[in-house]
Amino acid sequence: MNDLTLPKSRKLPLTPYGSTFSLRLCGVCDVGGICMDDKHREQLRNFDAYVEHTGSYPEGTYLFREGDPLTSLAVVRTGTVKLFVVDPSGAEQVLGFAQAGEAIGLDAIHRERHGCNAVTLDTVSLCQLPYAMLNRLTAAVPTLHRNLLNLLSKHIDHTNMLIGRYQAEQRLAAFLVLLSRHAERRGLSATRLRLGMPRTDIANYLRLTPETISRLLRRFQDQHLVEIDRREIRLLDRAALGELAHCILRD
Amino acid sequence: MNDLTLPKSRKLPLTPYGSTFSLRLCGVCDVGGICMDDKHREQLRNFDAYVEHTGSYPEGTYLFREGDPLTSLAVVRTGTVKLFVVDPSGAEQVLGFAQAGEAIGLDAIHRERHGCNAVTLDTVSLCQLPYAMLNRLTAAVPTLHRNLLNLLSKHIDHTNMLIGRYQAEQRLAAFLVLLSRHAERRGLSATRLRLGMPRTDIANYLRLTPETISRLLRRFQDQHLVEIDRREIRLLDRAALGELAHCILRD
DNA sequence: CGTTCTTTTGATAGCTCTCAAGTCGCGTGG
DNA sequence: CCACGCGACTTGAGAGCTATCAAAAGAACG
Repeated sequence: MNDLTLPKSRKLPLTPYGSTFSLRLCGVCDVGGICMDDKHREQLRNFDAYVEHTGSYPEGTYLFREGDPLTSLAVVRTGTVKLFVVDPSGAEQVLGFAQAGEAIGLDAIHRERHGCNAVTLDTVSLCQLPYAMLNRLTAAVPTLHRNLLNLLSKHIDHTNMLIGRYQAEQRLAAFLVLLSRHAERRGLSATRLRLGMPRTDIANYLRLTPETISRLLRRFQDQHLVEIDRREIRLLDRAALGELAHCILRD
Repeated sequence: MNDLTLPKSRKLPLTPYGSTFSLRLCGVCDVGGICMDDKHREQLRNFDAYVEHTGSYPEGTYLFREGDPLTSLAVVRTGTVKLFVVDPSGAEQVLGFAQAGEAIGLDAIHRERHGCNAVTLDTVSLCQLPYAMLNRLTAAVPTLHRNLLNLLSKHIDHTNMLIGRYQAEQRLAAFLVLLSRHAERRGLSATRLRLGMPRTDIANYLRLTPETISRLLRRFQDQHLVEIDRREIRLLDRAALGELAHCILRD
């Protein structure tokens, strides 16, 4: 991993509040669209707070690193962010991928320092709520705190699903189905997916090896479950994939 | 698993607020001792809220089940609670064990329904904060909300450590070290541990099999790292165990 | 058009599981 | 007090899944 892309604590650039582009996205944002709510926007103004809609970060940008102080709660607007830690032996452990509408940095709240690294896998833009505002905003915007609790709680619920001892096949199927659902919820195609990350990162995230991922994708293709062209994936039989992932997704 | 110990939604008995016994424990409670703080206690009274210090539940009692509405946020006072889900094939997946000072039911917040089952592994007593109070309390007790966020955030941080692809040996070592630290933090012996759960549950939690646990414990014993008598464990060389678990615990 | 990274494919090894049997501890009842 | 039965735990042998190692093919980039 190239860690020289950016100096350690890059100051994130500010851009004027709001844009037609972000308006569309905020409707499906995990934070609950609080930024665009007129009533709340007014309250935010009272605090001199801006939700910063940042411009684009190129691939390989470190948004934060383990140990960095928590400066802002960010939500991915476009692109894919990889969250990972590096264990003492130097091995990378991918904790997850954040895409449009997903918040990053939540695990940093209790220490006010980030517990993992966040790097962009492609061109990424963010919405950011300065962390210093958070406590001040709480009193004025009750729903914000509620939303935060929900986000964290949901995150725990979600990881509970992924920590089980499942087979590689089930893991990968679940991964694909979740990607598909995420795209669907964001108004994109549920069958034509674009993997935002290399096989190595998928493998690491699923606690498998790239070779295993490759072999499984081939098998899925042979079984006419998917059609693969590089990082473009067509889900031919999401039902069957869902069946494979049934024990993980539990639905 | 015997699931007939209690009817499905047992009404938890109320007991008068406070006791000398719980006073000792609240100092190390993960919720931050908010219950016993005189200032906050007064505020709690204003809301007609009682933190219920419940009596003891016998082994095998279901404190809640998956899908149950979230009625109260509970903290374990004494004993061990097993948290687990049951996947569609009927297989149990242990998510964790909660001991003195640890909160249970946090993952239920975003749905207001429990996402897992909680069963007592021995005689257990709890502190409970009725969930209906939570939102009302927030405004009056700012630190409470903060504590909640911290708890959830910490939980995420914690699971991040456990979801990696590690070897059985490292997993078990980490498990023992964490148990030891927990005991130490609670003022108990850091070297003489009592496992509150059977091997099968440890195995399930660590995504291993009881046989593997058994073999590993034997190996640890042969290497003079531990001394085992049934569920009593003496850590003879915590440093060495910590070394084994280094890649997981990262300290 | 070479360099580099990603991905694929094959052969082999290893860790942990599975299956099976046996041991141990403990509560029950004779 | 002892026999019995049950569940928890241990131990052994073999199988299976996935990792590891190795190599080559394929894209991406300048």
